[in-house]
Amino acid sequence: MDIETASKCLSELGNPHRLEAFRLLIKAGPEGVSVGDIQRHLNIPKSTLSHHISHLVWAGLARQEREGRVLRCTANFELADQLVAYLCAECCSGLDVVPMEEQEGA
Amino acid sequence: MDIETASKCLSELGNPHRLEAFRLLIKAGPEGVSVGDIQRHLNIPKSTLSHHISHLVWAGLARQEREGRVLRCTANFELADQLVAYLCAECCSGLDVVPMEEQEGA
DNA sequence: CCCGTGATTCCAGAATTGTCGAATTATCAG
DNA sequence: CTGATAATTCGACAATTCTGGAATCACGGG
Repeated sequence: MDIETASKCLSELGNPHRLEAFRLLIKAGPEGVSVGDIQRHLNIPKSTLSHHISHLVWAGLARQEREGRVLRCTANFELADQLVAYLCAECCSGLDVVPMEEQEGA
Repeated sequence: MDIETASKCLSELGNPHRLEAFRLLIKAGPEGVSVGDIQRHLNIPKSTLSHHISHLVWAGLARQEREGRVLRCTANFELADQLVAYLCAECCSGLDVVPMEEQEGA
């Protein structure tokens, strides 16, 4: 991952609506979520949401696949992992970044 | 780390100049780097750089400390680590994100 | 074909962000 | 004080991003 790609992804995730939507996609796993489901979670107008999703797709962070009348959105897990790996390598102290339990109590 | 903080940090890092500057600060370690040094690396006008640095400081990702005529900038390693931890927990598949060597060859 | 549902596209205005020269502040040396 | 260097602040403009209503497209059922 180069710095251009990283900053592109980061800037797309740097919007609360998009970050929340992306988080939803990740949590949903490979099954993904429909646009309508995302809309119900974020509670923003459809056109605005569609705009944000297209941003994620443009950055390669998400994919969309039609399934009848429903558009199923899935996260690009590979890219997500690459992005985190990039940040680990280039933009954090390189210490252990895994203590998930510690985070809760912090 | 809450989603608001995360998206704030991500959006600040989502600019190539700022991401590069931040990377520099991280690589420099606790010693930090002067604004002038960053400017020499990024090769952008002083006022533009100053603007970007103040963004990083505002987000809490960097600190500035005067040292005579020089302003020493340092990264906020804690926040950087927390951000990566948040992404690991919330926004990636949760697989191993540590194989630094694999990244090189990819 | 017609209707309802899911979702996008179009459009336009508001808001934010990025850029950088000029002026200014801060500090130190002589 | 004067001059030089480091860096910020100011101000103004260009560019981009965000938002959401209205129109449109896509699909399936009757």
